[in-house]
Amino acid sequence: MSRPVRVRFAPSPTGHLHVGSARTALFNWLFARHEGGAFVLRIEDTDLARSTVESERAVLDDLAWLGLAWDEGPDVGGAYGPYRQSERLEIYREHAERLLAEGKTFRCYCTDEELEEKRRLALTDGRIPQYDGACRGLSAAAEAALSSEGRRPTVRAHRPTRDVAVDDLVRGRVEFAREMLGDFIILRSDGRPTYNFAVVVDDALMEISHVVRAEEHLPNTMRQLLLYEALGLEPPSFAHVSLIVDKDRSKLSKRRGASSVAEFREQGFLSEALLNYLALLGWSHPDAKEIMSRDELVRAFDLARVSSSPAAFDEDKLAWINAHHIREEPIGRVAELARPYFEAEGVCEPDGERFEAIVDLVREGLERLSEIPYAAGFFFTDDPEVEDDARPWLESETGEAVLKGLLSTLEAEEGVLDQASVKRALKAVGEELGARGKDLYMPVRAALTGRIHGPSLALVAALLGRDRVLARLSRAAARR
RNA sequence: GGCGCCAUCGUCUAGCGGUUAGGACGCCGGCCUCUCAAGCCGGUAACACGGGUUCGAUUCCCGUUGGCGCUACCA
Repeated sequence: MSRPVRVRFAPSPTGHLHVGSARTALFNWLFARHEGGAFVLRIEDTDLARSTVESERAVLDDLAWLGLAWDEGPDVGGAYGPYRQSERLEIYREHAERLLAEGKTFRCYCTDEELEEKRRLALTDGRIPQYDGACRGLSAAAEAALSSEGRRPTVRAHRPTRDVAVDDLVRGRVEFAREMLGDFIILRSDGRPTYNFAVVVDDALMEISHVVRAEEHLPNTMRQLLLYEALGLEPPSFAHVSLIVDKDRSKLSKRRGASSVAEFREQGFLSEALLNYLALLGWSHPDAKEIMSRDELVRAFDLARVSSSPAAFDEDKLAWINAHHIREEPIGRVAELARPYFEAEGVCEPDGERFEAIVDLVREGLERLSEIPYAAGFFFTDDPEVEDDARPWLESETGEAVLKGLLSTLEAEEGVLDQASVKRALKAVGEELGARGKDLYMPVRAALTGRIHGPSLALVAALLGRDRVLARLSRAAARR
């Protein structure tokens, strides 16, 4: 039963990567890395109508952004390719052919309309709408006749003859009664495989050892187990991970709030933060550790600690985790990631040592990188806008005195303006005027930044530099 | 309707028969402080319900209720 660990993530390329899918991918990846196994990426694009190459690109990009590197896949190849189901049609056909020859499947010539009518009838009679086996055991002559009518057959696998059970790694033993399933289609009338058939053939041929996927696939497992048996192949282990739901317990929708990896990226969430948060949705560290790097996650991950109940996506907590990572990542990287937000705002010089220092100063208060142009805005303008709540500090009498006092003190002082010299000047002015605390600092803060909140004032002033500080002080002092 | 999965603070969770039911986010208060944030300290708040099993159930079993999923020639 023990074979090399090989897991796969098999998205349908029908849009951007959803956070739910991202978590499934993450669990697969963590499991593979933890076990030293292979992480395979397979594209399930048999649904021609919905699959697009742009979507495939988008999904690959999202995955790469998250840092979930795959060992085999459509773009990197591998020994078990091809990795796009649309390129494996011949493989499915061969296997279906074999099953047909072995009598394990049969051709069904029923049309959509006929099936639909039977379904409708069953429903009104209060019966379970299930395929009635009309084409089971058709003679060659009968098939020929149906075929000559121009009917294109599907291929169906026989209904189960007994109950089926799976020992799920996160759910334990789950049993499926034989009655719940009729003869099911494995090949459509146009020759394309259905999901359940393609998955089994692929997972088997790609020697997937563990199928870690969303809970919605649990009922499919019965069909798949049946197909493994029919094909004479050993099934993998299964682990069905619960769904991620909305605050109101419904399926996470695109409607309210962000739900795709791309959206979170645009809002300025670091990939390690999103990854970190997603890992905590349904899994927990044995020591309750919450802020973790990719490496720490890999080290600690264990399928046995994966929860079986659905989890609600909480953007507040994601933001909290993001704030941590923004503060703790190397400043060079954070500055790099922050740059596009400045560029989008058309702010000048998002580069260089000063830029990095500014990002370093303001990142303390950030939950999302997208907030950074505002947080650092006053550094990049000669005349920062004075916000309403800052105005009173500039208009008061003591405020004016402080500004003028500081201005002359600073003007009298030679050399560079650094943190220490600013503090020294502030102290001197305060003593002279008998002002301290807010009365001393707030007018200066308002004059330099236009706001009443922000990083430590001495640091702000030092970063602004002597010229800007003097200019802003004199302009503010003259305002009144 | 049938089948399945799930059920601890508002949310994410720990717990795997005996705990003052723990942690985290959020919220509230305090400390720190020029402000905000961070940090630190404290507070708020939960075992859905009913039966069993057991000396003892949050924990095991059954049922009820509720949520979700599947029930396609979608994945």
